[in-house]
Amino acid sequence: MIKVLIYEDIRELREGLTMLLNGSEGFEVLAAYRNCDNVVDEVTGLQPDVILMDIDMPGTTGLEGLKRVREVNKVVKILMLTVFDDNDHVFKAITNGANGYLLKKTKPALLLEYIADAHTGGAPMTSSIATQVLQMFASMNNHKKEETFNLTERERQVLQLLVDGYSYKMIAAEKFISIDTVRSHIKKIYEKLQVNSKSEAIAKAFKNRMTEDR
Amino acid sequence: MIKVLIYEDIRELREGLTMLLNGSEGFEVLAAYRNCDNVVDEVTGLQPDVILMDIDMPGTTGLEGLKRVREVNKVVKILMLTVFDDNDHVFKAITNGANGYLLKKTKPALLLEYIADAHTGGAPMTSSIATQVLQMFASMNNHKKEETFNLTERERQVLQLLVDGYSYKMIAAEKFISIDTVRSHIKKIYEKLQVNSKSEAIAKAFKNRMTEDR
DNA sequence: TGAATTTATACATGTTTATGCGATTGTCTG
DNA sequence: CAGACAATCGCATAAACATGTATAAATTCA
Repeated sequence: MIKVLIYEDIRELREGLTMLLNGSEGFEVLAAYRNCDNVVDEVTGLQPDVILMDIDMPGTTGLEGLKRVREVNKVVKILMLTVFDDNDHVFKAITNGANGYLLKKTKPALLLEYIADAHTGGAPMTSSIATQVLQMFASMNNHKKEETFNLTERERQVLQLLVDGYSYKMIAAEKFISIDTVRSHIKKIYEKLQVNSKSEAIAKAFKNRMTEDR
Repeated sequence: MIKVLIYEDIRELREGLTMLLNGSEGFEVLAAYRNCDNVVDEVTGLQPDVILMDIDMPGTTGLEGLKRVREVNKVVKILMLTVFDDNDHVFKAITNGANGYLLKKTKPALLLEYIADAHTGGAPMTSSIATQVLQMFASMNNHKKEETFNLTERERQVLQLLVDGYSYKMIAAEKFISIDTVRSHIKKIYEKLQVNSKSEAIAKAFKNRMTEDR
């Protein structure tokens, strides 16, 4: 039996969801609230398995409710409900520990499946939401491609050491070369990166993710 | 009619998928290959709507195939198939532009739905995969919270300018303070960050995402 | 109100960087 | 083979930085 808590400000929808779940095998609605002003107390008191949380609620918003619950309970599964597949909301919900993100227009049968899914550790998402998540993800990481600035292997090594906070002297010792050689490499690196100080080179290296993040 | 191209090294599965799709209303398999050694030619020649791509293939791997296709075609939908919900593969597939990621054990009926879904712009994912994606996403972004190192407002400003490549002199001019004041601020910053050079401070600022990425 | 913190300034000394001009050796390629 | 490039080393100089020690007004907060 999956114990569910519902937060939804629209009465029809709230009651509809309650009836749907209570009328389905394996689901039980512990309570349904019109806002999440007391969400922490309610969750700790009732100990639900899954929470359906509307995002767009007056007063304490669903995102705020999500945060509050997560502060005291990391295991309860929280599914966000919304009418819009709004990019910003999706992002915030995910980074705040939501387990899934569903559009309200999801069909009842699917909804039940999604809830069960979340309960067993899945992360159900309406596919339009998933698309957004993938795009965000891809855009974040595509950052790091290309732009090697035609550095030679040796230059890359030297730059890496610079980024790691080594002085010329230390680089020389590390690589068994003279400090003058280090200088000449670094001069070349500056040319290629089009900078003229260690700081700028390091900043550029980080911005272009050219270095080994340790 | 959704035109599908299949890449799968296991004959039974390849033929099974072909039969399933050809026997279903609205789907047509253009071809099914055992490897993606010639994937670019095949895709440009046949112009499919959706590609089912096995990840674990001998020879040219599915990830490699994905990359090659994406170099010449940004619109065709590519669904990755795999037996394992391996973290690393999922990550690479996503950042290389896959539209969805399915486990091979997905039921036939669902598979058809997923393909149609991808065709209309969705990003179908087995929910266990989705869970991983969300976790990766959350962990990436939680990076940037906290760890302000108790820098004062002024110190933060100075650090920001350092990161932007300003010299002491330039910072002094920018902030209308003397260079000696800049020195003392920076000395304090080093103490708090527990570093002892500009380079290390900058690196630490980037690693902790304390600065404004411009 | 009084103590602590932040912000500001000053001076001195030694270290590190940035940059210029050269020069030698080996490798690769047209 | 000649020319391009990578990697190495040397020397010189001016600028920038790191660090220590001191002082003091302004602000914050218990």
